Amino acid sequence: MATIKDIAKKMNLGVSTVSMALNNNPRISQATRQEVMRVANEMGYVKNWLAADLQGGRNNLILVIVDDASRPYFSRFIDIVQNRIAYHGFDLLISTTFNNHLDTAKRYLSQNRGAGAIVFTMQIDDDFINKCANDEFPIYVFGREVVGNENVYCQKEVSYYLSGYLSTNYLIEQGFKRIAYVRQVLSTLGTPRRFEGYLKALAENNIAFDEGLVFDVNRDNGKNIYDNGYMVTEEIIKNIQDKKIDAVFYSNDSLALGGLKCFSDAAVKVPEDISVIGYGDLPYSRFLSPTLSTVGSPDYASVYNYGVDTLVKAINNEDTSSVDEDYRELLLNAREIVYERGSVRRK
Amino acid sequence: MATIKDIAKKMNLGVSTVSMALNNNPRISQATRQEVMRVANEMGYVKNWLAADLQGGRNNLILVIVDDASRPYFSRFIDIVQNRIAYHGFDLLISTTFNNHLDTAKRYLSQNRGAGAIVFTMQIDDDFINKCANDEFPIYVFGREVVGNENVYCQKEVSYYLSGYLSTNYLIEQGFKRIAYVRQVLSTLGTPRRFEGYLKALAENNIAFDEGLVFDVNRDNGKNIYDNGYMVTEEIIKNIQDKKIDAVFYSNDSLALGGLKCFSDAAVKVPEDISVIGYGDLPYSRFLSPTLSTVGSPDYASVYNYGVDTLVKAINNEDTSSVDEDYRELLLNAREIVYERGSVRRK
DNA sequence: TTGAAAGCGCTACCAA
DNA sequence: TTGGTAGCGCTTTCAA
Repeated sequence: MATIKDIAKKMNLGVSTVSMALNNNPRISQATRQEVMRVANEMGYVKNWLAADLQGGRNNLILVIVDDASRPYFSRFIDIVQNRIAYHGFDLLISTTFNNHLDTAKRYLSQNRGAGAIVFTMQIDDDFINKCANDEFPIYVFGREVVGNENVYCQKEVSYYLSGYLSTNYLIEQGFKRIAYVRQVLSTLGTPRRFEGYLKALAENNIAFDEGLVFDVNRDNGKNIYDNGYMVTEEIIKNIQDKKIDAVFYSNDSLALGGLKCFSDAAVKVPEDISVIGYGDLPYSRFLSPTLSTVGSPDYASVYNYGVDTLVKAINNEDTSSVDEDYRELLLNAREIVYERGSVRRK
Repeated sequence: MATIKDIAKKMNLGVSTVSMALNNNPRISQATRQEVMRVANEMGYVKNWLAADLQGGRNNLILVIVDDASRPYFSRFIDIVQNRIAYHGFDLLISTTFNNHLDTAKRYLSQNRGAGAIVFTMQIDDDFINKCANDEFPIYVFGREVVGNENVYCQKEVSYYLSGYLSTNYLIEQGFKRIAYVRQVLSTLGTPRRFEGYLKALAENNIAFDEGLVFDVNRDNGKNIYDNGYMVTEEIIKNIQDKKIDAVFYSNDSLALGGLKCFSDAAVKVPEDISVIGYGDLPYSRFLSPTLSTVGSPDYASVYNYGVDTLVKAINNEDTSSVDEDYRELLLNAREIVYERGSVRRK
């Protein structure tokens, strides 16, 4: 592979001249520059960005670690984040923690492979994140609060618990009292927070919490999320009579999709026999039959963009604290709402 | 950020000693090694992989360029590819070409940002790919055949046309003759190939091709794929009577999902009034109501893995031609089949 | 307008 | 077992 040295030698020029010419430095004459470009092109020269970045002490990669790229939830996240990162002139190195990739992701993080990182998974614990972050490698964490390292940024006062509260409250308003809760373990912290919201809504409405109405989904069984939703729903169906279940709150839309199918197969009519609500407002949720009622934010983009902006500020050693006020307003606009659709009826 | 130089100075050791100790080189005594590790840890040392890679002349990144990471089709692809790439000890740099990211992706490619690249999008044309590939930067292309550069590898004799053929033939076998074809423009080459299969099946069964049965979907309208499926289906519904349409072949499952919803809203019963088949066997397709009949491969993983393996061989300057026989067998096993589900009836 | 040389942080060779 | 030094390919400073 040709290097600038080769070009310099061939043209009887200094390497610095070639370098400058290639970088459109105005100190090099038009004629020389064009000639260098021509020869470089002819020799198939490709700049070695490793060397350039090393020299410059820069590195325009941002590491993004998500749980499972194949879930629509994360797809949306990645799409928005990629846009914003590109807007700031950085590039994206994506790593997942789902299948067997956890080690790779942790390695990346501990190797500081990038100018900074964004972490959106529960598979990597707070301690590890705190250990990896430093002045030159700030980390932004979505979905939970991590404290203890000033180079770790996160969503403060995340209103996730609201979502569980909203859905449950909504179901109660529609007249339901025996609401099953499908909880996914090892998800982002959103899940436990949503569960808190569920409890809170029950308490406020003087409905006794029944442990037997909580159904856990464990994704470590190698099945996909839809199968898991289906399987947990089989359990629910077994208990419908006994426990008088009249509504189900799935902690995400993908689980709910599997659940809808299971109900359909078992001839349990949604929403006539049982009402169903999901969480996350995935792109396909309004195309299902029945359309899936869910809770989501009308403006995920703002929250995600805000995270990227904060990280970029940290990378550039700019002040990150001043934006807290903007953040508050942002959260207000991005506050989650109930999307009323066809899978919940009025009891 | 501490460097090995700093550690060496602090410990009164040579930089090479520190480097070797950090790399577990057996030439360094156990005692020294452990002490170096301890101090490195204490100083918060993080290896600069840019420098290491530059020195070693290596680079363990593989660039993966896909159309739109948010489509399940690509999620599955990325998941499989990531697994295999990790297995070979390489890392993954993902870039998309959908939103406004095309330029970034092309820049990566022309900058040879990695030890090699995998391209799975139609947005980058053959010429560009051929121009970017070279001895030190082989490219593997999925979904189409690119010729003209020995460093560009691709799926030869891709059997995509078969899939259009299979679905159409299947519909004809079930008794349908007026089969609408929903074609997505600017997709991978699979779409045009599938269209050829559609034509072939019609011809073999002596069914005249009717241009009016082809409905194009253009994704450049900013809508998501489900909306596009919905919208094109509105067009189809307008023509059902006139053109006596009795079945629809959507060129991918996501479009079909939008379509199913549209039919449902318009009280057109699937499969009673019209049969629907998709393509790609997405994870959620068997959870829809009705379950979506589709054509897919029982073994995408093999095909994708094979591509990765070939690329890695090329990167390591190993012989890539010898595996052609394995490939043939692989294609045989991965041959696409019809998944008969609920959205097609027997006429 | 051009070029020599230093140096980014690391590894590897060869010498001690 | 340890260390000095060259050099990966590039950019940048300073001098010519």
